[in-house]
Amino acid sequence: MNDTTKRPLTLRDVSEASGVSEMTVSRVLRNRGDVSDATRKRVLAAAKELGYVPNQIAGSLASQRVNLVAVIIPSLGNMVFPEVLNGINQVFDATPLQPVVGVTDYLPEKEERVLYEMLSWRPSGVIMAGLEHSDAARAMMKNAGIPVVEIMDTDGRAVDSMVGISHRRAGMEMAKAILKQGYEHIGFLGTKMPLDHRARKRFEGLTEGLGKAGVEIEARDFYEGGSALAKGREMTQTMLEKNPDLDFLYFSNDMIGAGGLLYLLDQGIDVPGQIGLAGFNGVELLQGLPRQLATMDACRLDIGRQAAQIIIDRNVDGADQAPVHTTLTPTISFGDTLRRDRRV
Amino acid sequence: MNDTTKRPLTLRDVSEASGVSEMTVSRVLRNRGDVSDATRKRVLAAAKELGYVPNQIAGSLASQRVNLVAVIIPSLGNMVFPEVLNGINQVFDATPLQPVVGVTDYLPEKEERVLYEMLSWRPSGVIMAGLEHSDAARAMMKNAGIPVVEIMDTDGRAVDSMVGISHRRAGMEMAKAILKQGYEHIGFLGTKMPLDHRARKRFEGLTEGLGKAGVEIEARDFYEGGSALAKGREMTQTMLEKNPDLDFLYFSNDMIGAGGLLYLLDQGIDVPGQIGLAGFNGVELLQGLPRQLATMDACRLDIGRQAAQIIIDRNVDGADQAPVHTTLTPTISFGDTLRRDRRV
DNA sequence: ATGAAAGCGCTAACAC
DNA sequence: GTGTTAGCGCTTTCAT
Repeated sequence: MNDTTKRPLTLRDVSEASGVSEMTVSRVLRNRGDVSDATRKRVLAAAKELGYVPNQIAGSLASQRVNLVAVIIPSLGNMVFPEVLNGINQVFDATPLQPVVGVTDYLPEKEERVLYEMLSWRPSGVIMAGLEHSDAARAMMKNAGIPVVEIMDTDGRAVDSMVGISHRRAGMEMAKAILKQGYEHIGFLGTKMPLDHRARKRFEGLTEGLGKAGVEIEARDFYEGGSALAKGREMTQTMLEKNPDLDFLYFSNDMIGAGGLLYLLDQGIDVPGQIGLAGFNGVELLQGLPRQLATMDACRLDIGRQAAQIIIDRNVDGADQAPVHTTLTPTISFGDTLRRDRRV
Repeated sequence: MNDTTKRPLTLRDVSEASGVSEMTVSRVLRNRGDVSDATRKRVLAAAKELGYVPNQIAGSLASQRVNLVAVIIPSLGNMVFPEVLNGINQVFDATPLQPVVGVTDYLPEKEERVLYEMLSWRPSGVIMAGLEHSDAARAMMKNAGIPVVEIMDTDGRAVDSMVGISHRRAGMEMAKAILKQGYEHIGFLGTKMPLDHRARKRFEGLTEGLGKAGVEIEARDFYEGGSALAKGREMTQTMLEKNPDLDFLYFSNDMIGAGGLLYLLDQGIDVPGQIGLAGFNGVELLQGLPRQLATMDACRLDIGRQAAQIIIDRNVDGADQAPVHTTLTPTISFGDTLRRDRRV
């Protein structure tokens, strides 16, 4: 166990300690090319003995290859994104590629900064949440000369590849399901729009889906900050007091939906008889509530997996393949808060 | 907007486009040294026009400085860690330092691999969750020649600096509070131990605190995997069926505690009169439940902040200062599930 | 205020 | 199977 020396160890140190050329040491450490078993052992022993850790900065500069993949997402607090990351990790675990996560807090300027920072490490790919970006960000991704996958959402134009679901479609499907069950007076509760394009698209999809049947959203409310569960409670109360005729509430995420559900149960209101509810995401976290909230799976794990796979493929095949555009189909789960059987 | 060229742009390209030497271009781009306003503008214009993104790999190799800080945590799904990351981000946002997150899934071997990977990028510091590590990992941190801060937990020996709370102490404080309120038949529900040292320490602290008063834990159960809320429900039901005399349940985290709470409310059991409950963490997420679960704040944001600050300080002062060891004091919140007033 | 030369620690390419 | 040479794209240092 070397110590005292402040200077980090280099290949040369291992070379000298083992009496083998730097080049051969390098080969051993990377399992490249033929090295005799004897020297291999000597090198490995010396490296371990010294506690040598290779310098990837130098290595990457020399080889012009970086095993990093930039993953840029709006938030870690959202539950959605950690699961996407799990999918990405699962796939990259079998490869030398390493995801590096950057967080934008839903701010376009921060997204731009984070992207710039990450590109300056010359990663082997970019996985970016969403399709809405500043012109500068889009230009950077276009000119980076590496595979780019935009994830989560497919309602829009991608710079390169994309994998996700149509949130507009998701909203429309939910509209269909709601109408089919005979609900007619619908309220929407969500996050403040400008920050979250996917929630906005679900809202638009819902509006459109209802509109085709001549139904209009009768009330809407948007929150910002705070505990989603508590906000769901408050907003639901407020909305129902103002609009006692509502018979269905669509929430832009499961957490506020759960808050709404808890409020209605407290009030002894019949769910889904008197009022139906639905959220979005299929958050596993919420299994265990008194009733299961109707929701729609966002295919998070799968999105992560496929995005990672695209990065891998394009690093192999060369980047001049046609971009991959994949739209997954979320499944609706009725839970206990959306009637299943009523005929129209 | 340059395109078509697959080769990434270099300083030289900007130099040629602006008719200024590479060196001066470099100075402009980093705001270093004196550059006349005229040339600065020309360079900036050329760089923007071309869409040049500096190569930090080359830059870091040359300058022997890397603005990356390795942050190694067990999981992103845990709610606890994203908030620590927020604290870290808040502090680093005012500096050129960039956190890079690695996830270990609570596996020592993976922790070792992740650490090795990150050290090979020669970061300016390491922030590592927990005090329990493999010998190899500890050796790497010791020999890396950079500031290391172990976070979350202070019950043990740190490689260098540490910031956290005493989970053993937290368990003992909870024991005191429980006894003071007159509860005497206590059950513990937690995660499988070997994976989570901090939960284990809280359990040991609780046991010890109760033991001093001659009280023993009468039932315990540990879960693995699945939705914590649902598990909390099931485990609570099972435990109370087997041990109907219990009058207090201590949960190793707020999510299973919330599951237990929901179950008890369903059953119409008087909380905290007949049975008291407490969890751990102070998860904001849960505000909005019918009752507020008693819990203990783990000082997550503060831990992240202070850890980041230590890394900054040590990168300035030189690393030969004495290590910082900070133990924060978590505050207990009684919520609605732990009696406040009953005398012993 | 600007430029020229050297070199950071490693690997690609080519000898042997 | 192993060693030698050159150079990755920057920054440091020193000269002007």
